[in-house]
Amino acid sequence: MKTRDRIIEAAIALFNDKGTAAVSTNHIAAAVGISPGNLYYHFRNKEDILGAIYDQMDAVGFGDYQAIIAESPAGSLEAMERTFLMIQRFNWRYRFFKRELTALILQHPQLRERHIRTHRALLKLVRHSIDSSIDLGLIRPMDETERQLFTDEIWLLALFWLNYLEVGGEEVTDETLRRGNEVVRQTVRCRLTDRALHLLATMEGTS
Amino acid sequence: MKTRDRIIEAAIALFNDKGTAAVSTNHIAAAVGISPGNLYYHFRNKEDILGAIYDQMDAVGFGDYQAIIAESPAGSLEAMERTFLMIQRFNWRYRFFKRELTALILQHPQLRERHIRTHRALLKLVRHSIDSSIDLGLIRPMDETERQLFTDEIWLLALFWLNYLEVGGEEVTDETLRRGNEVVRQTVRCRLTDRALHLLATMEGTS
DNA sequence: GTCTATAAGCGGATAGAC
DNA sequence: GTCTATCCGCTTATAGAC
Repeated sequence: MKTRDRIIEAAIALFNDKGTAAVSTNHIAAAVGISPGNLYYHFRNKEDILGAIYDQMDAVGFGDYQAIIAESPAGSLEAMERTFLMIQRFNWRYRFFKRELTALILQHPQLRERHIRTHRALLKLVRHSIDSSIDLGLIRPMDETERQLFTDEIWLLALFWLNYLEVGGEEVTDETLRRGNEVVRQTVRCRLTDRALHLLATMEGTS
Repeated sequence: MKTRDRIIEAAIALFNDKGTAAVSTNHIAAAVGISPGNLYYHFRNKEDILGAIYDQMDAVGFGDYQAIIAESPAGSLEAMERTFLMIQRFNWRYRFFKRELTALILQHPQLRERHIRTHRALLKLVRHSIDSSIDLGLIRPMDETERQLFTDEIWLLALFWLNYLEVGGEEVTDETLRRGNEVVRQTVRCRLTDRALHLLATMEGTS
């Protein structure tokens, strides 16, 4: 593994463990087992490392989503559930980022712009999934306003479930992550068509 | 205003503006117009200031909720909406705290314990409201599991709506805060009884 | 690419005068 | 209660040898 990548991995681990504020470039260098000067050969400063981590997040998140869509059609209940769990795992891997997100984008305007662009693109994806589900006759018809609000709700739940667990002092485990999925499932369920409910009952009966 | 309180107010303003990491005790002292030494006469350190702010938050939050319950019965749709908006205003006043919450409780175990206790107490209040609404025949009957999940959902939405706006690059205004209320209203609505829906239609017709 | 050495500055915190 | 002065330690960042 290249030194540059080892620095990135060490930074992610330390940030997750202690928070970005408590981690200096010296700590990162020590964790990698290199000198502080060497770290500055690879990165201009801490912000630069953060940027590189964000690059990685972009690539990983995009790749994971593509993998899901390749197997389950967008708008299917299955894709929705798998995407939710993928996002939870993603948020856990980069948990420092979600924890400090609002503070980080306050201090790094460039990161802020990048992040907002990504956020809006993903919001459109969610909206598109919901539209598809309605077109497929799985979700009851909704007018424009309802769709917007429902999109915000689903996206908020997916983004903040992990945070919610943490601020409530609950451990993050497979079980508590699944509970987040249950919350989403329940809120989707009460908007399903009779046909979808029937489909679901059949699925649950067989599994 | 006592010096101690001026320090607290200045700290809140600076933390909201720049984030806790970027604000030193020197900055706070300068903002108040006192010497660094004087600040240390009133507080042992930065963490101590944070604790004092948390005391204030506890008192303010509790007071505001009491004021609402004194006017609207717990479990009524009205109390739910007023509480939601109260929480949004509260989160905005102490927005640095919500932004950095997970990071802050990671670094300050004492704060973590306090916060989790408060969180659980409030969660019980939400649950109690929902139970009341069901008893009143406003919300459709639910079994234990459904009630838990619904409680988590409502509480998560109330806690993180402000964060959601910020990470999406949306300005926090009366209008965007109200949109959060609309999200909650919509998710409550699809669990209302026919009688409640009828009541609501009458209310909306008259307003 | 990697190291050592080091400059410059900041933040936290205390002592002691008033 | 408030100030001035000051110390220590840490962090960032760079220069220059290997």
